[in-house]
Amino acid sequence: MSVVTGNSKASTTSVTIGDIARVAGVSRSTVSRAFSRPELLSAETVQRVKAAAAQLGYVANHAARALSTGRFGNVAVVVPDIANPFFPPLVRRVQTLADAAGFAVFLGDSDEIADREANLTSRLSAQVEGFVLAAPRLDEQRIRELDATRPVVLVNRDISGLARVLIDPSGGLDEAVAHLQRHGHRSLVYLSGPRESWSDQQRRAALLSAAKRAGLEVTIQELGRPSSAAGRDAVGGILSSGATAVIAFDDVVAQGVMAGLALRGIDVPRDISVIGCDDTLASGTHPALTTISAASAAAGDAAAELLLAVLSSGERSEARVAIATHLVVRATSDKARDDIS
Amino acid sequence: MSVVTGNSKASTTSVTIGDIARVAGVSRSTVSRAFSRPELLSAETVQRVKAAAAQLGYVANHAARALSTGRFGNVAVVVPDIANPFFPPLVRRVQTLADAAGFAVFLGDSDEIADREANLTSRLSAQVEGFVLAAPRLDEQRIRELDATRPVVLVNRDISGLARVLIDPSGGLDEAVAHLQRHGHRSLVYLSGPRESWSDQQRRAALLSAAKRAGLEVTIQELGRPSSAAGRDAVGGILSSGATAVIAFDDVVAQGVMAGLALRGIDVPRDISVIGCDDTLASGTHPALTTISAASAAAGDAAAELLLAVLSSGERSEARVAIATHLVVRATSDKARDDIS
DNA sequence: AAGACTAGTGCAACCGTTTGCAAAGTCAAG
DNA sequence: CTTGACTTTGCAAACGGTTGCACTAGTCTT
Repeated sequence: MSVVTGNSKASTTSVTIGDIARVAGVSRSTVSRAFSRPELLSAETVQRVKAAAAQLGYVANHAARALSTGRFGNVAVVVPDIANPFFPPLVRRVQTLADAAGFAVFLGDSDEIADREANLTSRLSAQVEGFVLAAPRLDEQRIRELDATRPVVLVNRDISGLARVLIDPSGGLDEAVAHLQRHGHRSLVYLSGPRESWSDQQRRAALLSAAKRAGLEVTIQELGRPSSAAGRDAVGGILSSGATAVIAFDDVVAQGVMAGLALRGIDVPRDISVIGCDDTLASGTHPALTTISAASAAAGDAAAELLLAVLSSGERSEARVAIATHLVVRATSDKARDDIS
Repeated sequence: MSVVTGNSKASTTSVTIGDIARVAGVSRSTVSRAFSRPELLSAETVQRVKAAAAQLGYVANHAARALSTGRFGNVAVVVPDIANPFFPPLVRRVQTLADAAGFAVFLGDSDEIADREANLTSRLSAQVEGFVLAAPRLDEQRIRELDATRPVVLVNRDISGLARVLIDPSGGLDEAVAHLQRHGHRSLVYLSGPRESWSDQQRRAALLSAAKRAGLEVTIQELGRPSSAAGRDAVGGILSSGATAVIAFDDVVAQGVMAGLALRGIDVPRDISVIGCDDTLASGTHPALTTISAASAAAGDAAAELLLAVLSSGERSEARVAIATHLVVRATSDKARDDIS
């Protein structure tokens, strides 16, 4: 793939196929075909046109092409918060695969706000061929409407009839509950994520079900936006619940909880066990966080492949790709303390 | 800002200003003006056109508009690695400010490779009005060529004549060196980042200068891609250097170093002090990392403002915005051990 | 040697929006 | 009742590509 040539004469005003046609002594159609359908032309002509194009420093005008073909060569990936470490690996994979397939990618950050997400998608839909919506906060109807216009691939949102990639927390949560039970815990707190979050609903349901089977008691404590600060502020409630373990909506929240506990001089895991979700912080927390893995990069791969397949085949997909999770035991989970109040 | 209406009749084939014109009983020019220059029309006409547009679920075709006006309404932000925690806050701010100004944003991830960056920028330049290049790996000439086509704002790259936002590490490194000296360290290792990285060059130079003034010895150890794994693999070299302190190119590398040291049973900070850069991991490492702050979100704000100012005014900027840094002392730095070998 | 193909190229229409220019209408001043 | 200024609207030509169709030369068939 060649790159901007140095000796281009490219002035401020860009060079068009008309310029190339003049230099190469052919018609504009021929120039166009030299790029899009070279097999229709004689090798010699293609050669001559490309030489002229290179000499002039030609770069195709995307807008013109898009207007003519209806194909934009763009896709969009929309996330609730790119600063949440779950998303960058996912976005990175989407970008890489899309780029390899010749697509450029728009990034939208909805700031966890459904209406902002709606604005982003409606504005982007005018110049993209498809969407990857990661953990969308939009209601189902608006997502369906969007999909009616442009193919959508969902990540962590389960809407029948749409293509979707789902990280299934139940495996990891089963393991987590078993792990806690084995260590003598009887009662735990779940710090939930945003209400609109499919992931949170799944995690909540899977946890309640696993806990019920295991005979553990679960208190659900609602958080708004999942952030370190929210986790830190939640410790008061956690402590007053009398639970000996916490499962947090994600690692960032878990890390906030640990910071909050440290501030109060409460030892993890001696006094309380903490388990995160997503495994985004690697072993970088203090102590190293027990967590439930969720390969966001793999989800990005799957989503990108799904979307690209739809775009190249033209056929909608209803694929439902599930990605399994498991518990990664590190240093924040251990035996329950005895003196449960 | 209103959002997709529910009762739209939008079929697969999108509605154009022609459709609106027919419904509203005016010409296409009038429809166009109702949106772009409503002050030229009677209030009543504007009203009627907008009603028709809403009824039909009209969404302007970006490509057509761009082709006609030469303005794309898009900007691009290109980073070496979106999964590196330094960049997401920056990208987020750029996206937010650009969005507020009516621009959509492309994300490019160069994977730390200059040629990939060149490909990204040259392909994106056909559909964006300007670039934010964060820590670009491109050589100066190619950046200047790009800037000749579309306004560029650099982050952490200092090229005269271009608009740029620079995080100046010297303040933080002076403090770090002073801090180490005060704790009895005489010799330290600097784990450098990518050769093409302006940040690395700055950090290296600032560190050497501060160390020289303080009479500390510095060994520079080259890393390739700054990653946790690279940091982990660097501990052999660090230990054999006999230094009592390490300053790493960034927090991710520092975290890798700490993981590597832990594997060998070496205690931080008792046996060796570790200092990171960028303060991207908050206090989430184990032990909490002493680091040099670098407000990447602030850099994103500044870069976005610079670019948007250029785009709205039409006048190129040569602004050079410097952002100061300082040392954040946490738990990984302390007194030098005595038995220096 | 005539007709049927085929390969290679050009013509011209089209994609949806913007915009310079002109036409038509309104109104007040002379 | 002109006339000039102003307001409101439409006409038509861009913008830079793509693509169906037609045309010209060869090349094959028979």
